[in-house]
Amino acid sequence: MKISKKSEYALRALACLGTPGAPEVLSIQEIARRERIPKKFLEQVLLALKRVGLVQSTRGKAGGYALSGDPQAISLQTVVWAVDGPLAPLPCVADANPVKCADCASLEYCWLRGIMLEVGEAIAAAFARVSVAEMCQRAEASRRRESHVPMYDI
Amino acid sequence: MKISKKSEYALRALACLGTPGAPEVLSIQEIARRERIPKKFLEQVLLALKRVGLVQSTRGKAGGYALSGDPQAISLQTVVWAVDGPLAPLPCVADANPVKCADCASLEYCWLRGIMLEVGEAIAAAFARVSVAEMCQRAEASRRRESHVPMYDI
DNA sequence: TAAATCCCTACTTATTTAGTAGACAATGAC
DNA sequence: GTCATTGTCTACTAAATAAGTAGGGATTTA
Repeated sequence: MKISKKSEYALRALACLGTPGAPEVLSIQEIARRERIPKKFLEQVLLALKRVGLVQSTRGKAGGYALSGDPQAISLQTVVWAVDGPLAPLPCVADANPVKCADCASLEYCWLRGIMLEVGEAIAAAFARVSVAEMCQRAEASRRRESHVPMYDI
Repeated sequence: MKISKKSEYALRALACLGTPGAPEVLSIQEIARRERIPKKFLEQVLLALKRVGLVQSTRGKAGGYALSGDPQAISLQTVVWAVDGPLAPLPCVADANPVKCADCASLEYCWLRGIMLEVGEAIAAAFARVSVAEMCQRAEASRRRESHVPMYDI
């Protein structure tokens, strides 16, 4: 029940782009450096985020990525969904083209599916509760705390 | 964010053992046949369930597995935890020996961890809400419905 | 003692995830 | 217009994990 590295990187990248005081537009390279993410891998992640409209990009010199849309209105569910696909505990529970399990008579009559549908909704809700804006705030708060961490705490 | 086949099989096996009217004790072979699970694989799954005390076994001829403990009191969280490990969205959120992410200063100061701790708790809670007993009931209800499904529905 | 069963460890294969490579397209500075 | 710098896209490779298989040992009952 883990999220992928892709999702983790997506979240970090968005937090990076939403850092107060940072430039609106950051290049892949810059984000990769700040978050210590393999650049070419991050490239694909950002592309996925772009496809669903969570970020926008400009090309050429001084190009890069910027947040798109209202960070308050975008939830982590949207982000994770965009890169990892449906937040479903079983393939037959996926919101986009669910795959029937081999041994079940049908999607409608599978009891396990019924249970997992509910669980899946709870998982989605858990991610939905946190907005990108809130994530950025928490990241910022953490940075401030970190900056005066006593040595023996690291 | 999927559960493993192992977990799925574990749930099916428990539902099988909790079927009203079925023998208390079922052999691996019998469970495998009923649920169409590879026998040798199921063997490992049941062993894992036994180790945490969810089932008990008797050896020798006419041996097999039976539920152990009160099905009302056992949640799906316990089951999935037993075979898949912690229900955590990131390795650093695992309840049993959490692994610090490479790029974080420490477990305490990672903002992503803070968020994922909350998400992880919600996921755990979602599984915790369903008991093995309830699962068995739902499976039974589904079996009844399935038995008079009109042909064109399959 | 023989048959049936669970117990345990190791191995193999398949699938998914993570990461890399390289050619291409757009933009801006000169 | 050329060049450096950036994003776009597709394909490939490597590493990790999940799924399944194999086989010998231990225990019980008949």
